[in-house]
Amino acid sequence: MPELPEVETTRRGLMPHVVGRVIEGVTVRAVRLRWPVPPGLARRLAGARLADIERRGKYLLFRVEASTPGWLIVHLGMSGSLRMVAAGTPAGCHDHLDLSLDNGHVVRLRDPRRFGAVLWHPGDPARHPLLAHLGVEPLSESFTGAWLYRHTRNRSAAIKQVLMDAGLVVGVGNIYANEALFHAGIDPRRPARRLGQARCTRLVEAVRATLERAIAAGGSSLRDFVHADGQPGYFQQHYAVYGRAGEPCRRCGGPIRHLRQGNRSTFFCPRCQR
DNA sequence: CCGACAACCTGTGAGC
DNA sequence: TGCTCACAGGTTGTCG
Repeated sequence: MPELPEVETTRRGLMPHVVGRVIEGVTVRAVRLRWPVPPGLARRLAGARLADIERRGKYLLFRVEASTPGWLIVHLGMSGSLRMVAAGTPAGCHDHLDLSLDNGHVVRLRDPRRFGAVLWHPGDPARHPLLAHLGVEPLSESFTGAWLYRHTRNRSAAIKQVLMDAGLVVGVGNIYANEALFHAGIDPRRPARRLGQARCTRLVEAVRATLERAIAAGGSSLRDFVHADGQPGYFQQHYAVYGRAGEPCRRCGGPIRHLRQGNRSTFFCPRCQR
């Protein structure tokens, strides 16, 4: 279930076990992900040192120190997870990639739907074609009400779909778009350009608060990140509207409505969201 | 430039 | 119990 909070939670969970470690072995069981795992990746990574893990949107960026340094770019797609397991833990049928570290632990990628990606980039990852056109980070200071207002004046599409446009702002997937719009009291169908300054500010604050709350909740489960059968460090949360069609709104008690926008499920309270 | 939509792939749960 | 169908957290690429 990787949206920004899950990716960030994964990053924080991996950091203490991964940063500074040397990769002793690489196992690639499935080459066919969203794009093929680059041939020669295993050879390139073997013996290299993982110097840092950064995040851009929903991409995890592993800085690799080796004779030819570069960045290992990982995207978890719809169903991907990264977790730490002990060396020797048998791989399941959707465990596509292992990085065996010099501390007896293994970074294991599982991705049943294989919408995820594992890529290599020799230079500045911000210049990678997949990352070059990404929008603003929602937890950064540049994401403000004034900024959102300015960048939505020519957008006639529904605010929910605009909010999920990674070229504008990254990391806000279907769940948190639904949740943030509820907390901001905004109808997800409203054309983006019809939002005034004040509502843009409310929405920006709701997005930030929703994401930060989810990260904090995930962070509390990070202690058990290294476990043979451990969960990847995040868990089902308590949603205000997502997945609650027909159930009572937690604020007004009215029924939560379900509809489809751009082939994605939208949940909202018609009474609280205008 | 903007927006709508199909495509990628597998698992799961509802309904019959 | 077993089958079929709709749908699921994301993103790219194509077309109008």
